[in-house]
Amino acid sequence: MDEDGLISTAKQAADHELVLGFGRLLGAAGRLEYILGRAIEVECGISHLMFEVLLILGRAANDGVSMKAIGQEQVLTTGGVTRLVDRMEEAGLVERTDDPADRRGRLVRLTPLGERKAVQAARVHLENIRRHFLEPLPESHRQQFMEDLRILSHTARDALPRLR
Amino acid sequence: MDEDGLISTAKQAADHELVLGFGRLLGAAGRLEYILGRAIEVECGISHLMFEVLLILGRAANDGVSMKAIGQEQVLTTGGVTRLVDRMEEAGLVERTDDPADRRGRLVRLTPLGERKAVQAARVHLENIRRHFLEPLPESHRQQFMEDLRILSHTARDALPRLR
DNA sequence: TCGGAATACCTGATCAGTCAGTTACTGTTG
DNA sequence: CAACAGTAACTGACTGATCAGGTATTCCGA
Repeated sequence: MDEDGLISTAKQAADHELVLGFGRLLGAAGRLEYILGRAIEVECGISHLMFEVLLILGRAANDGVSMKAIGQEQVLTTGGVTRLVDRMEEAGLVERTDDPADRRGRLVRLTPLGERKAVQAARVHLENIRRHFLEPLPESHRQQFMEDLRILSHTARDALPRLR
Repeated sequence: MDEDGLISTAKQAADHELVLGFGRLLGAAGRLEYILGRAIEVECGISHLMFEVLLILGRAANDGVSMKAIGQEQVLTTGGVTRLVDRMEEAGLVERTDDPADRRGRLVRLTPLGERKAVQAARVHLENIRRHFLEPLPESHRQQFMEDLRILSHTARDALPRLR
């Protein structure tokens, strides 16, 4: 019946300790992301996924970005992208056009309203990153922390599971 | 009409640069968390929220934890907790009992199956943390990075929005 | 150049969360 | 101790994602 539970052996106890420690760290990463996402939602009235799309489109300037590419930048299935862009189009933030180079594809582009929203949300976001990610850390750690996050962003990109 | 777009002034250009940089970092945190969460789901057959509940309950040993407390540890409304625990109960991972000290409350406790699942998932999780968070960083950075994450986990806790 | 595999997007069904409101109980205060 | 505010958990309606499958188009090799 295993009534001794999770820490019934020394080996398990050691694992348990480690996981609890790391569990909190993961929780930290998750909560920080959650806080930043919520802030965008509350202060700018768009979801955090919409915000990320605005950033992606802003980076591409006025070339337009395919649905596919948006799905790959984010962690979102193609169906998810379709619906997300649907809502953004309804909200007047983006517009879709046929891709002249591939008649299956569609290109997504910022509207002027979308651009303004991107700038506004970016400002809010930046401020929140400063407050929640940077200021709590000792001055001397900040640079290295950001550098490490940058490294991890690349491994994360490679490790991303393929979504349909 | 603002056809110049996101980078139409020098001020905006500077902001844009900053946001894109930080945007990637946020994305990194998000993606790492996502990867870890997906791994648990794929390899252990439980959602990442279930896993966090298992950890919380494991930490409390066999005292039982109130729904309220679970909701506060995680970022989840009370309705969300009710439904999450419903599913976990259905899956045989936890059991609910009335709280003898407060007849409004219920206490949630691990079942033996839940304990085994917690240990299994924790092992998977630990391995993934090592691979995705630690190994990519230079040896000399790892300690400080973990320390910084620990600091941030505390500010994150304080900054959490109150969910009903 | 024809036919099948791959690709880009969309859609119906479902799932897991939020939100707002309800019920049952507790704690407080006049 | 009666009234009433506050609290813990639950629920119906809704939202925004996934998944699986569909259609139109493109790519590629025999």
